[in-house]
Amino acid sequence: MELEKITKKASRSYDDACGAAHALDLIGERWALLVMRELMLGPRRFSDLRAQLPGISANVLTQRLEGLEAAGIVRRARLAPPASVQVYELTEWGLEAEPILLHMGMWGARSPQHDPTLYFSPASLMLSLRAKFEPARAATTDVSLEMRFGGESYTAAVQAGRLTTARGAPARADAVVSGQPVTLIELFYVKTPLEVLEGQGRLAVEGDRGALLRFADLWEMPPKAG
Amino acid sequence: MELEKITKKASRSYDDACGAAHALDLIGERWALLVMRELMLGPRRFSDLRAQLPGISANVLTQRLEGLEAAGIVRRARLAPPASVQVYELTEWGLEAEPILLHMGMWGARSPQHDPTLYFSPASLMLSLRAKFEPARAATTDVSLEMRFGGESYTAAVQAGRLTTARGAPARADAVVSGQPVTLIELFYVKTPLEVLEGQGRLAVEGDRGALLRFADLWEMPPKAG
DNA sequence: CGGCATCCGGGAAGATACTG
DNA sequence: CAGTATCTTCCCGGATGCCG
Repeated sequence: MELEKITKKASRSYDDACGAAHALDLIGERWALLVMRELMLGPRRFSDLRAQLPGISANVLTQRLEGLEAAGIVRRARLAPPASVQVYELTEWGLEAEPILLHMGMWGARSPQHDPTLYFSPASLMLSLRAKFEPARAATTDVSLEMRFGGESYTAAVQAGRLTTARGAPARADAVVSGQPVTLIELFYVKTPLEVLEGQGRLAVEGDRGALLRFADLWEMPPKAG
Repeated sequence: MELEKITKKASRSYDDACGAAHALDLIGERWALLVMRELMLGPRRFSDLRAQLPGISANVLTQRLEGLEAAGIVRRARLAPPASVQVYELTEWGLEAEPILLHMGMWGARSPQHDPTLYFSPASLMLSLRAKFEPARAATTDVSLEMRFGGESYTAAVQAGRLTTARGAPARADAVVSGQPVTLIELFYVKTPLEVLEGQGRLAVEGDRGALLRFADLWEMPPKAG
């Protein structure tokens, strides 16, 4: 009776040597991959993660961060003084999980049941750009954008067939666009005309509007499955 | 009171437009991705799936198959008479989830906590070969292998820098190797000498042993993370 | 025997409240 | 702001039983 408790393995494992099964042991719990998604563009503090992940509760976020830290995927860091706050960041190996997220995103977006009008986080937008970027299509494009989402700036730039996406404003921006991430999805993928989005007050553009349109031309919606 | 039950969304969703989040709504439940793994090499019947997934219970397998079928990832089929048994197979879109599994496998196998001595299914072995195949390294190799795992044959062949992996025996095999999948992992990745594995009675080879060794030379263990 | 439906116990997830 | 404590709900895993 007592022995059963001791023998019982700590936290359900698949006990499968397959690399994918072990990955699921580490990141297969609910919310884990979405926490990693939010960390893909750089360190985040606890409450920022909570804000970007509507629906997660504080105790679950605590548990996931603990688990990811124990697995060597996430590490705690402290920003340099004077802003010496604690943040969570992906380790190098954690960052290398990005292809999993990108392939999942491309595959999941093709589901017949996928609803692209729900909440969309800035990190999701930036990762979707990375996932669907086609270098050949962008060979002759040269654009640098600043995207502002509720006070936070992001960079999306294309030069010499290469895409740069990052948190923070670019050194030089051809255009600055403000709105919600989901609205940029509409512009880039659904191909809603820019004037319509501006007319609805959902998007504001400063600078070179042509640059924004050339950037938008680089993306398109993948075909639905089935 | 009654309304709450009706309004309550069917089975917890992330309510997130991110493609990866939606993918997790569909295949993020426990065992779902491993069921798909076992279907990646072709249709399987219920009890074969159970046998290849030690630890899954019948009711959970039923639920996962129902969920995957409702999502358009799996479909039921009936084999041609006289063997008119019901099998489960991936839809075309379900098959396209393979890159997710391959990247997860490569990433998970680099975990410091990964234990490659646990159970290993034939499907996992074949998918790991697909994941880690390097065409440049195999440009001049020409090998066709039959692998026998407990009465079931699999094909692994390399020709003109291309890898073919499938369930079923090849038309022509340079060598036929019998054993457990995990033993081939030792031969291909851990680089345990063939004579040792044979001496331990864990592997039996018929035909051209040099062909098996040339094939083994095409793979190597990726470096651990951290 | 294959393919489920049903019931039960334990544990993880979700919601809310609370604290340093 | 960054979590902890508590309570409830739901899912997972195991056992049993039904039925073609």
